[in-house]
Amino acid sequence: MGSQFDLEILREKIAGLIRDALARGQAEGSIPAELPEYEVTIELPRRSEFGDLACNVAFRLAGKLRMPPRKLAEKIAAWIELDPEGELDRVEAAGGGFLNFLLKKRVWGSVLGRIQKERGAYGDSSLGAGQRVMIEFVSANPTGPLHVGHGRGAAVGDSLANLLSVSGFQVWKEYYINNVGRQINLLGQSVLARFQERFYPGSGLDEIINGMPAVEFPADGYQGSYILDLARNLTKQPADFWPPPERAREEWIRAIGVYAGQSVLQGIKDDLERFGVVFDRWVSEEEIYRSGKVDQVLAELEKKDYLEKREGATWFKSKDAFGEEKDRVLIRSTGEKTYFASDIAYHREKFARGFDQIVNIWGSDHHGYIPRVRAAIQALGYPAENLKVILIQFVNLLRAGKPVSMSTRSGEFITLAELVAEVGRDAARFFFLFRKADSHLDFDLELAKKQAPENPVYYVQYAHARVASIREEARRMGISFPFPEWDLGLLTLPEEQVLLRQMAWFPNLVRESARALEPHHLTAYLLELAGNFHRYYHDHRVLPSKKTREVQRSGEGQRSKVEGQSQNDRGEKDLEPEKISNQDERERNFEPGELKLTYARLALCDSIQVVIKKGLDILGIQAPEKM
RNA sequence: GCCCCUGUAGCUCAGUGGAGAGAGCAAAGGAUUCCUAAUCCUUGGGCCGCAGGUUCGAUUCCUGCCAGGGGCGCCA
Repeated sequence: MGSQFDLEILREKIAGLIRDALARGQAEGSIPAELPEYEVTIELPRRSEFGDLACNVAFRLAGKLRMPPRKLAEKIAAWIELDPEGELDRVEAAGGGFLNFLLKKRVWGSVLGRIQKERGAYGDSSLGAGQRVMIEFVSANPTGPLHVGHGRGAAVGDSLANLLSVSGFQVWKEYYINNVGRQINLLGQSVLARFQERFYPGSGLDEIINGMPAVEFPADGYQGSYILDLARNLTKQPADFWPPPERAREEWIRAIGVYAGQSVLQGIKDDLERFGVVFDRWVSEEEIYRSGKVDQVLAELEKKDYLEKREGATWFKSKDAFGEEKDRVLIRSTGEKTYFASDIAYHREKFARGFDQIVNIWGSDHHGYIPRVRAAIQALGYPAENLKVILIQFVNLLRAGKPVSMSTRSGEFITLAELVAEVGRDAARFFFLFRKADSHLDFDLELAKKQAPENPVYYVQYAHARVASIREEARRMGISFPFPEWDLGLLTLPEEQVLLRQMAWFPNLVRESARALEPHHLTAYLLELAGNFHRYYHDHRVLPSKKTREVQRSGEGQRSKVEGQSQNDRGEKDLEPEKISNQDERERNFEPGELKLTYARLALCDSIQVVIKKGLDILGIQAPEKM
């Protein structure tokens, strides 16, 4: 099985070798005793001809040492002392001055030992060192159903939470409900007006309706058909739901608004659950107010002299104190507090609860809002750099090449629920995570819906299912885990080496994606891994072929025929039919060398499946055993 | 006017301070006696928006310009 493989340790080891080599050069006087600051980074070269790992340190130092990079690289290569027992086979200077390292044949294969041992934990890291991170995302106002843009935020936030979670962070997910203020009143007014328009006669509620103040549909009211549903559902409310007739119009609107908001919120919760997104806490603006935290935070800002009364309103002095564009209103001249005021209270609560990092996922239309929130956080004495904001760019929804309009107000929008119903949860999530969050996304409904090869999500899922199928077929043949042994030295095909290298890189990819808060790197990685696997599968057999077995049983001329069969399998030709020690029943049916190769390749395929599953898990996409 | 995002193949987009710049789609043609053809192979296709700068080296970093999208409220 070989020793545990860890690419990070290996990279460190190589960097150390290079530093030692430079020290040796200094000792023999070939390079100055005083070296400028330099960094040694070990990378996976793009092309396999350039070795297994590469270093560009010669380029970095060449200028300072007044030496051509290539020449310096050659010197460093000569100074490097390789441990004959270690993983490295040789090092050479290449190109304009690269140091290319070649590993011994078996080294990449040993990554399978690690994957098989760690299984679902492969890719996990302790990057976060237990730091607590809060991710606040979606947080759509409960004034209408979630639309496609919210879906993108949900997919990004949820997979980012998974990504950070496997990277050693303690993650907490929150949805902030803006259920105070004008929008909710507008919702209430819209619903109540529709109710009066449609359900006045014969709804059995004549007495209540007679007692209710007349409400006209607002000019900027909500137009969607869900408003009609909400109005219709009012007829099912019990008598004590309705405010007493003599109460003011505002109270009626507020009561209906609260009802409608709760109802819409329930719909949002259901949609998100169907989308596979679960929050640790739903916190409402109304709660923040009720707890007194808004007044508290305003008092604190007042005490620190960050507030100013002017033109009848109370302002946060963000311009002079924090170089913001202008001061911002916290309390309107009407006495109402702004959204910003309660948001400051909410953000203070986030820090006060002890989160080390706070991530907000907002629509890109909020970008102008970020500086003032940072300013407020600073004003309260918290480190603003611990707040990271990911902006989600707009989703451009296309159907048959034509853009689909998405405006909550006009009522012509595609909801997240409709999207999931049409293309499925997995395809929707994959497409949302296909691109950088802050780049515009074209979402082609027709493509996402297609259960066809040009649809990338099925391509990746199929690779996973295909391995399951191979394993099932192997089981039918009597070959199943655990294997008596597997000789990873047999995985010598270039295609196999590529797959092994790619899987060895996976933990690094996960860690870097977590560091950058960018889950979209995983989709590209999975597509590439799946592609390499599909090609490998197509060109090479994993399981013993029937033909071989027939030849084996017939007992004549098998060698030449078997070798002829595997002509394009360079690895197989090298196989010696050596005896293997295990006395397993199944081995009577197969030629021993072939069985060993099958074990190795099954381990490879199984590991590919483990990695694909892990990647899909992080993205929140299912990994089917059968398709 | 100021701010954010984007500009890479016909289309949609990855990617990288380094070694002939990648994928999918689209177009054309091909591949299955045995592990799923939801797969694979072949073929074309590129001033990496433009111009400077930093660098041994820029598609990548910086500046300016051009183009597209978005934001600049006592809305949320």
